[in-house]
Amino acid sequence: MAVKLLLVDDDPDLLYTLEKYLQQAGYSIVTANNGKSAINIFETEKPEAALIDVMMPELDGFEVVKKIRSVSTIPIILLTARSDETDKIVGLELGADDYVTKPFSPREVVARLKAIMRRGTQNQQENTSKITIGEITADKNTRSVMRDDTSIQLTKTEFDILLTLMESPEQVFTRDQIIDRVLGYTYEGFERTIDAHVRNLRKKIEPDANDPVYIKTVFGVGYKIEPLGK
Amino acid sequence: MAVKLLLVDDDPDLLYTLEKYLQQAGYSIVTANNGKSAINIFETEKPEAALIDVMMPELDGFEVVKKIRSVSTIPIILLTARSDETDKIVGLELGADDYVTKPFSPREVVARLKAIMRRGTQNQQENTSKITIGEITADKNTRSVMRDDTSIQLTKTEFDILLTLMESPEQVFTRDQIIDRVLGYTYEGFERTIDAHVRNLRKKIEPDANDPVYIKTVFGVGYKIEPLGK
DNA sequence: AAATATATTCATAAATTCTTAATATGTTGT
DNA sequence: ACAACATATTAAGAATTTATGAATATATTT
Repeated sequence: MAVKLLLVDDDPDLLYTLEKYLQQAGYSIVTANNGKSAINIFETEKPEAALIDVMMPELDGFEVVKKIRSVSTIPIILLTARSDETDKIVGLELGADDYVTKPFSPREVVARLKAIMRRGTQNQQENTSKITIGEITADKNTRSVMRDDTSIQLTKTEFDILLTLMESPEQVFTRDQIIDRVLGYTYEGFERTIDAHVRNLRKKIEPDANDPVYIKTVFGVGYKIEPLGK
Repeated sequence: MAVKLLLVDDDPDLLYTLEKYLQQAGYSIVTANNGKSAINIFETEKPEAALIDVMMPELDGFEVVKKIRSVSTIPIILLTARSDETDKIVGLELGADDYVTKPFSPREVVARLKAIMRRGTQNQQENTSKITIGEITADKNTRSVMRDDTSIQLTKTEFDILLTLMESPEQVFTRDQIIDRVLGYTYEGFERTIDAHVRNLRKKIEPDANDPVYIKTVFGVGYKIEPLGK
């Protein structure tokens, strides 16, 4: 359930760089290299936010913003090459939520994007900060895990695997899926590594690691977590 | 007691008019007619809010805002003569809370001032200006830190990092998140710089910097601060 | 402009975690 | 029950991450 972003720029290099970086940051990306197709893709893909270049042949970024704003309130960030501030203002008045001036670092774009998205979903984040299954409670913000009332120390990878499973109880994840979410899609290692992590996880969270009640093996497929620890 | 305002403008007529009106409205006023003296007066008089003209010879309004913002969070309103919107945006990004464009009515200035002050005091009531964790107390307003009863001198960056962590105890912050909040979106340097700041912070606030009880490292993720110094 | 303070980077040491390989154990379909 | 294959387990060293002191750069003050 990665957040889907629409990325619009007529510079293929920049488009590619930014796409890779944003994917790395956990977003799912759809791209367009001109205003017309941007609007088409917006309509069919229904992205949750958009990054749009101002300077494009034919239909420019402002037009795209105007068009999108006429039917949607998703966060929009303008990418502008001109340092000429006028563009920024006009863009903001058109309904863009923010802008970044080229050259910008992908880091900055992600940071601004997060800031804007946070505004909209602040309350939701509070609610989903803690997940409990059986006697196990995981807290996303503090990255802490408790069994009953005793705290359990997990490594980064262990925590991320546990969280992945707990966020969708009963759903089976293949090792591949777990790797994509936890180790990133650039991971080059073996699938079997996940087994080792799961082993260590079980040792830490299961009453009896040899007869797990939480993290279940789905033979031939992968792992899942059971609600209620049944 | 009346709220003390700092009023900065190089136009003596406007300065006089506005001063009279604001006094009438119940404020106590200190004035400056250029940026340099504005900063001096700010330091000696410690006003609770500031109205600052953008266009001034030598040290302009933006510089004054930057200077004040580096040590204080008092409400600042910019007075701008140009209708050119550029100033507004830039000013706001520098840390001004609002702006009014000349010609403006004194009524409008007071209205905006009240609105901003209301926001400010509301927040102060909700989250106190002082935060205490274990023996460490940080004061947002004075930007001072005490351990037990002895004052600790922190640099701006050190203080901002500490405050970020203390405002959400137990929550883990990645170096990226710390950079966004403390150094800004546009920071271009290395993440590792945060390590150096944390080390210096620990040397100053931890009983034993080699075995920190306050600022904990979350391996592979970032840093957090523990309540109670547990 | 010198002196001082702060911020950043760099190189290397130290700590922690991840990965892998080898072997053992378990599961499935026939 | 057997072959074929999938998962579990262990521990060592590979790899990554953090800590640290020192060097350098930048900013501020005197």
